[in-house]
Amino acid sequence: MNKPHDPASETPALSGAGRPTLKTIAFMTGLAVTTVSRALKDAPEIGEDTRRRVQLVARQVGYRPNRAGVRLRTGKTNVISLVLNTEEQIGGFVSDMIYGISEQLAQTPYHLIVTPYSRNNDPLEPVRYVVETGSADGIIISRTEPDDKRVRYMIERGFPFSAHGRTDMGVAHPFHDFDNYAFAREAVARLAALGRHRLALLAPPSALSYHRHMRDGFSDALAEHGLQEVAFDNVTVDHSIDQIRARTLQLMQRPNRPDGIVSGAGGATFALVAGIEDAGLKLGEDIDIVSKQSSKLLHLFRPQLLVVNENIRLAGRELARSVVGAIDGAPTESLQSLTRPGPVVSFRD
Amino acid sequence: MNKPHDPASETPALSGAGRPTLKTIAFMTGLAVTTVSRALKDAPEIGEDTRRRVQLVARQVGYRPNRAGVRLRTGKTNVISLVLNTEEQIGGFVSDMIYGISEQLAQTPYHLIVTPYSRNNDPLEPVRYVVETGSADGIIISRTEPDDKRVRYMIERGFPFSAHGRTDMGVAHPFHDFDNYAFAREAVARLAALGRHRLALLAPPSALSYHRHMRDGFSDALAEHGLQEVAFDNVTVDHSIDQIRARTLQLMQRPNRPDGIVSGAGGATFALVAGIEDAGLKLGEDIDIVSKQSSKLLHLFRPQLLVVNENIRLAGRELARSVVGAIDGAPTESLQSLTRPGPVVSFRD
DNA sequence: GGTCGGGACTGTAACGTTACAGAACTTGCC
DNA sequence: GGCAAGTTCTGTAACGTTACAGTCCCGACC
Repeated sequence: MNKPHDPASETPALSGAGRPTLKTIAFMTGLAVTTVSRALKDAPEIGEDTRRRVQLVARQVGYRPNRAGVRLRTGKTNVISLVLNTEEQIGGFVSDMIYGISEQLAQTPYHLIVTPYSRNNDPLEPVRYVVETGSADGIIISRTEPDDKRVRYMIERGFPFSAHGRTDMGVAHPFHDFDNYAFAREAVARLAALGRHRLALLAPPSALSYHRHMRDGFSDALAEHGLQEVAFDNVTVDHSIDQIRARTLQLMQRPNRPDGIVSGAGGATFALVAGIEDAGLKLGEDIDIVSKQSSKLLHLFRPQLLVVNENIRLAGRELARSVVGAIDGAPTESLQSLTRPGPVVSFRD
Repeated sequence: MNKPHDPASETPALSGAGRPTLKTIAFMTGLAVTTVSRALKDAPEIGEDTRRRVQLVARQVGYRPNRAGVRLRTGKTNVISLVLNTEEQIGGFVSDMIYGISEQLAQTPYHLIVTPYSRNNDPLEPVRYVVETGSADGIIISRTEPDDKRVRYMIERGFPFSAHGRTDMGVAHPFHDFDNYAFAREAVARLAALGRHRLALLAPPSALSYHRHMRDGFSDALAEHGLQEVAFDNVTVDHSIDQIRARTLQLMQRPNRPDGIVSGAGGATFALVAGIEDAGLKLGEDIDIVSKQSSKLLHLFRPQLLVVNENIRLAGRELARSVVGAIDGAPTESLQSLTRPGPVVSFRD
């Protein structure tokens, strides 16, 4: 009795109504569990007909690898973690992001898990949690900063990720970004073409990478067209409706108020317009606005608004593609993408 | 050599820099792995000081149970699956839903995974996938139907879930719902108070449970106040902006158009108003609208709109609470909740 | 006719956890 | 002094998978 071999445990493969495992298929085909495992993943040293036989049976019984088994043995989780700030946002575009990611991951074995954090917590914390506990194979982060400690942390540890937004840290890493520099330039160009002279920018928070991009595009285009900037930097697209509205009103009551505004987010534009109208000014007459939007609502809100669409669902798809590539070890350059803004869309007349 | 005991494998507990396991703690405390396991979950047959010693060491080394190990052994995944329709929606409130769920789950060991499906696929499919593969301990579904096959499927299999919306199948099950009956009643009451007589309802799709609720509230209140209904049933809140807008225009050009509308969704109200204005009518004069909203944007859109707020983040929290309760086997009655609508809010003057 | 090589499979162990059966030791009781 | 009954710990096996080391058999080669 040197082999602790319990004959009763030989055949439970077919007894329980539970879902089939490798053991089930091994029993049905008369092969060893190992052989079945290898046959299913097209390993080289398996006979051609054995492979086909195993794969046929597996399909017939609806075999699906047990994720916990694989994960325990190999460490591979087949999970992508989307790390999200759960703070209230005006025109939350997170749904579309999630739809896009899901869409892309649907063709892969990956599941999407949402890992939240709130603003008062350290943004690094959820990332550290995922990396330390190995609860995902890759991470998608957003609200990327020029010098982003999450990015640094993951690069140091060689943990696959993709960032929604670029960094300025002198290291290449996977990302997807919207070209906010080009957006701001085109927005300014449009306002210039409309004969506007004094422009303000409702920008993203200065901590985020795309603040610089948008601001640089704005400044460069101002210089190019010989226009003047009206400072509007006590407020960002992340502020509350009431704050944006109130500070816009203040701005509009100043002696040389702007006659054109570039807005970095569709949600904020609602509050922006409210503030402008509070000041008794008329959109399209006293002032023009070019705004980014990720919904389709702005032109219903005020047809005078000039709009550039940002497709967040597409961003989600790109980010998913990118992080999966990072997991597979694809070259970093192939995991970077930048979406050029579409044209400035008008719904006047 | 009857025991295949490899002495070299005795001490790797402290060698690798990998994260600590039960083995690590067992080695450090000099106890058996089993003892450590039981000490950590406050099992009865563990000495008081042993328990404290183990828990101290575990905290010191930052022990976190390996999810794959637990899952493989016990079948418990510590995962909640949110099953989502990923179709484009006008004012997508899914972000808030996810934030709410995350918020609630943050205090638990549960992770949130998003399981998508598209409208052309069977809504039962993702549910079946999760149940069959055991990839979650509980499911949250939305877009609940009066006779919902997903609900039936999960009840039959005794799989824990909670539904955003009630059913009408004669079985009790966990749910959270907004009281759309009360909403419609109060909306009509307000319009009646404003002297409106001919009302239309922009309702949810008739397949969904809350269609009936809203419609019944609408009808009952009409009767109560002696008002007349103007049919508006070739369109729902799920239709596209263009469709709602076009059909609203048609409606408004009919000889006895409505002078009051109840709208079941904030996003749809944008398109609704556009259609009304296309017809040359003026909000607050020719017609009044009471709309539900889950964002804060409607009163910026048109201050004449009368609004009832629906807190989706709260719904998320309730659903998470409910599904976790279902997993823990709490009595079904304690897992059902209904949010009463707040007051009709006006931003006129 | 033996040996070598390779093709095709099998067996064992391990990932980290927990259920279950046991073992060692103490205490109390007759 | 012996035995039953705790009390507190240990050992083994198993969940499903895969890495790795065999094993077996066949044909080729010298």
